[in-house]
Amino acid sequence: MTSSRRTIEPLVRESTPGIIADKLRTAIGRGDFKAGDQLGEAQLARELGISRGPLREGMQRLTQEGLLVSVRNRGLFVVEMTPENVRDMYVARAAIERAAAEQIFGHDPQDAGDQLLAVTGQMAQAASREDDPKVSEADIDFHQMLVSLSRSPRLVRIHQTLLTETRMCIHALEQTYRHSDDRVAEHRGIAEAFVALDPALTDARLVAHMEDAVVRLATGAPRRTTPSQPTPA
Amino acid sequence: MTSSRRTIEPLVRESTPGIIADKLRTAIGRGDFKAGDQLGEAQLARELGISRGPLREGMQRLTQEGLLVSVRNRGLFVVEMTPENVRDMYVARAAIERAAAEQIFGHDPQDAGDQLLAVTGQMAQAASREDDPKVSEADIDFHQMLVSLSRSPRLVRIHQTLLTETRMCIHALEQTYRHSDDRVAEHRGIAEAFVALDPALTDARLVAHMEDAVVRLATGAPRRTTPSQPTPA
DNA sequence: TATGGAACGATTGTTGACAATCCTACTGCC
DNA sequence: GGCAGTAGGATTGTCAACAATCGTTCCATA
Repeated sequence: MTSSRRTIEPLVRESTPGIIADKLRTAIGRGDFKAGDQLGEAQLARELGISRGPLREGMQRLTQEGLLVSVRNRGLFVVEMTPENVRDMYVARAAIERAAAEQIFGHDPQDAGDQLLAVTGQMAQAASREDDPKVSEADIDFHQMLVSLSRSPRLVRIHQTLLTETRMCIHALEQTYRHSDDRVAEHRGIAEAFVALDPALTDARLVAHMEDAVVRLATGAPRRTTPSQPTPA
Repeated sequence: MTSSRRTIEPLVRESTPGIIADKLRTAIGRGDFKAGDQLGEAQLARELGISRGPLREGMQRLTQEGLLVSVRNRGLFVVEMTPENVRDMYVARAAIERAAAEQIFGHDPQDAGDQLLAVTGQMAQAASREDDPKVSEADIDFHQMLVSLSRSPRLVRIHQTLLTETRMCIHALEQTYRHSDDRVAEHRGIAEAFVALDPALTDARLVAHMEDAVVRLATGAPRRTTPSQPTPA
């Protein structure tokens, strides 16, 4: 979808479990599965047109990521998004994105800032149309690009998981953002800090941005949405 | 092994793929599999006394972690430890451990410092006996405890992978440390910074510690140990 | 001698079936 | 009426067999 069109298939495809994992990750981020939902193997395998074997292998990847939790002889469930869970998620996000920013300052912060500003522009455009989903999409893109610009495979891989969880939150608590304008301003501030070649300012604004988000989300969703997940005694 | 003995088994065991993944992780960290080695399914399954199905599920977890790399229709291989790979690994480690330290300062840095000093004591003891493996073990324990004290499940999970990779490096390049005494001193310095309730000092010493390690390892292993891993044209 | 091609062996990828476990609903008994 | 016990259905856990692919080796040919 996102990559440029090819005339021929690459010689070696990605492994099947990897493709399955991607599909599941996208589905969870899109809100097709809500927090606490069980992922029935038989039905999912039918829908994907594959056997249960490769599906289970793909699901194990998401379990390792922490997106799914395993209950023996019961199945796999989408992780619950409790307030402390959200808080921990942003601890991890801050760790990764701050490190990414630091790496960027070791490469080409000017160029990075420009690219981030471009995304901010799209976000502003969507905000002017009051198209909240598109604003959220640009929000995700911004942070994804930020980490991508760090050129660190590990940071990117870890961040991918955290972004999926972020998408989950966005879909679970629709539009808890106060104003799209503030949202745009915060992101633009971060991008401009790169252009200004000011690592300390960038770091401070990133921390503030994360702090804002965790306060908004953790207080916005104090009660669990669905009591479907079994809680062991 | 590490946990206290139980008289009865817990009601719900950990999932089988999780156990398999743990065993493989330990084996890789112990050096049973070297960088670039292929993990043959049939033989491994025989050795573990299980079928290929659960084994493959467990291996997918390590693939998601980045410890194994998948080559379609060829199998799974232990990740190569190139210099840039080592560098990236320490970028990620620094990100996680610095964030962990920051979290600790939000909890009980005094107590954390004490606990870390205890580990440092064991390290010094091993160093006085010139027992390098034990020193390395204490080194790993130190960082594992550091992240554990952050009380962040995500940081702990991510860090677990990075520590396995660190163990790989330790086994691949035996004893590249200049002097065990310096090693002890560096760790003690970090622990003391916690006791001194000085976040900035702690952060600075953590960064310096990581910097030291990456320089030592990345320059110590410029050439790949085994040319066994197939490189796509 | 060097090169192209085919057959072989071994390993991975995938599937369907069987065994074990859990949850639910029903029945009988106190 | 409430509760222990039990049968049923459904889902997960595990396995062995089949299909597909890859690397190697050998042979024929220019």
